Amino acid sequence: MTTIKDIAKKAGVSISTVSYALNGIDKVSPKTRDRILKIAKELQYSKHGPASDLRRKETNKIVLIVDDLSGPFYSEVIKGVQDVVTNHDYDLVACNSLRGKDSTAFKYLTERRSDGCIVFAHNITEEMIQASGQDPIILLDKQVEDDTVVSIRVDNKKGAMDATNYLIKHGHQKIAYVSGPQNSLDNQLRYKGYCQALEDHGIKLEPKWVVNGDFTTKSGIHATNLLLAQEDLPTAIFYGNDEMALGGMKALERHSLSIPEDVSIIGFDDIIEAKYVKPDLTTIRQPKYEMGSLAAHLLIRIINGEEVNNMYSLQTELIIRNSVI
Amino acid sequence: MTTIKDIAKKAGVSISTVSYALNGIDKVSPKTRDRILKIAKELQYSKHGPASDLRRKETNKIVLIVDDLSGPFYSEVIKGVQDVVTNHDYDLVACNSLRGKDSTAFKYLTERRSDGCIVFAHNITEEMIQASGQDPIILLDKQVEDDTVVSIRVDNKKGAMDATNYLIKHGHQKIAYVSGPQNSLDNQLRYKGYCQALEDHGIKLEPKWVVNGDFTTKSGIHATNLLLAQEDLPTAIFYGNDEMALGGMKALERHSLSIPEDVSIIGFDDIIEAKYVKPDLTTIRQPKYEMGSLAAHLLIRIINGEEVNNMYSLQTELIIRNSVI
DNA sequence: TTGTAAGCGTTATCAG
DNA sequence: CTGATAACGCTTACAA
Repeated sequence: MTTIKDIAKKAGVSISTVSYALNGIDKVSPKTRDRILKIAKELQYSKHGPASDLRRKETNKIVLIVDDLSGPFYSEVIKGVQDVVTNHDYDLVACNSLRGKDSTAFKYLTERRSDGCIVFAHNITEEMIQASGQDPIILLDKQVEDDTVVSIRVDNKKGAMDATNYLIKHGHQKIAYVSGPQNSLDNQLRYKGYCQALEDHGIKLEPKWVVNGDFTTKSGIHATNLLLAQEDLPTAIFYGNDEMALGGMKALERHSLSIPEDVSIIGFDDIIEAKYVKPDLTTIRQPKYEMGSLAAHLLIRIINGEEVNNMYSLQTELIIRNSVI
Repeated sequence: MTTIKDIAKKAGVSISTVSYALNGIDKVSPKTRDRILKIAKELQYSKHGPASDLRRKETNKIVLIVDDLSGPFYSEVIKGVQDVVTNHDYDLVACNSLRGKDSTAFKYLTERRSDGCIVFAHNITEEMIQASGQDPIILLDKQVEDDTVVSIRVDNKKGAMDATNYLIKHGHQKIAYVSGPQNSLDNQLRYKGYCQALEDHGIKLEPKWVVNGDFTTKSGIHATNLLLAQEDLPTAIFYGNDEMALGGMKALERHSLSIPEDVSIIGFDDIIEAKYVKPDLTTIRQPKYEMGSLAAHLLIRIINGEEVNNMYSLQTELIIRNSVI
């Protein structure tokens, strides 16, 4: 591996001159600069990133943390982030938080490897955020009391109310809720919206119709089976997210129940698959791309020293398709 | 930001002692170690990653480079990589190569920020790989003559032959090919497979039925429109990948042509959407998860000093659904 | 225009 | 067991 020292030696100049030449700092004569650049190419030089990061105070990097890099939900969020970050000449690196405190994500949060961080991960807890020391952080699914942290919230409660009201409007009274993980604020708010809508219409909440999942397709199957195992079937099911709704569709199909004739279902998120399944899924759209791009915008503004609010809110939208009747 | 120096001062010990304590090196008495650890916690210490990377020779990181972090195709590959890397206690970071030589990807390739690299990106050229200096590299879509590089290939030609033969078996003689980008080796091989299958059956290749796309949905629409604009419509279309096939479906629908009655179509990749569209898409499955996990396995073996071949081959599989008749 | 030299925060090699 | 101290490769005052 060749270093600026090697180049300096070969060019017969000092390492600072090499550094200036390499970084295009206008302090070195065109002649020596060209010579240095040529030698650098010959020697296949390329700078050692960590050394540079150590010395400079900025890394020019933004890191995006998500639960799971391979999930379908994040794809659009990533796109939003990616577009903005790339436009501003920052580098984007993504990592997952699969193993919580032992995850790559947490290391990136604490090890000062970036100029700012966008976090969209349920298993990065409030304490981890607080403990990180990472300076500008944009949070996409939770809220933390800390003035170095900016939260972008989607009005989950309102979205869940819209979903539930839509079912009620269609004459449903027996409405189940398949919940996401308890530690997800998103899920808590969706549940609240569901309860609120029922209450607004004088419908009593039936605990047996609130079953737990964890936002995965598999848990959607389990939860639906649980619902089916009880003698009294609801006429409509509100799934805490689309992935669980997809699981629910499988489970219902296996029991030869047809959607929406036998049971209506509605989801949350509007993931790509939602419009492809049969019947296509009525759901609450989250503005995923907008979340990503807003997050990136804000982060870059903060890095550039601008002031921004510490809380932004985005709205959901009811997407009517054919899984409710 | 607190450093080991701060801890050393507060604990009244030397920085080396702090370092030993922090890294769990058995050289310091339990008593002082505990004291140091306690102070570290008080001071909210966390190590500076780049400084550590600079000093050590290893980074414990693996970087995954893909064209576009948000693409649907990569999701499963990422999953494969992620599972293996995480199991081996390495950190995975992902970045995109959207801007080629100016991309984050290329920087990660050259700046010695990882112990190894998995590249699955069309716009990272052979020269860039050669120039990178990055040591173990696993290549997922191209082959490069270089003994520090290992290639994993999917038998694209065979897959394309299977696709074309399947169409021929169904009585088609007028078969179009919608091509991916010319610089993609995958695409070149698929095209070859298409030509070969035609030749094997004594069917003459019609240049007017070979139209160009670039693997995006949009280009699938354009290419299909081009095909439609010509007076003589093929009875079947083989799309170089599923995303273009999805575009093709849209274009055909807009022209009130039904699939597969009016025209049969077949894709390549078997992306998630393929089984959800209507009609569901007959296609050639790429072993995406396997590609990712094999890549990660090999990389880690190389890092651990093991010898591996410099070329691995995986097979495709014809997935029969309902877009061909 | 170029060179000297002082760090950046760690880790690792020596001595004590 | 603990402490000096020299790197690692780079950037950047400051001096020449």
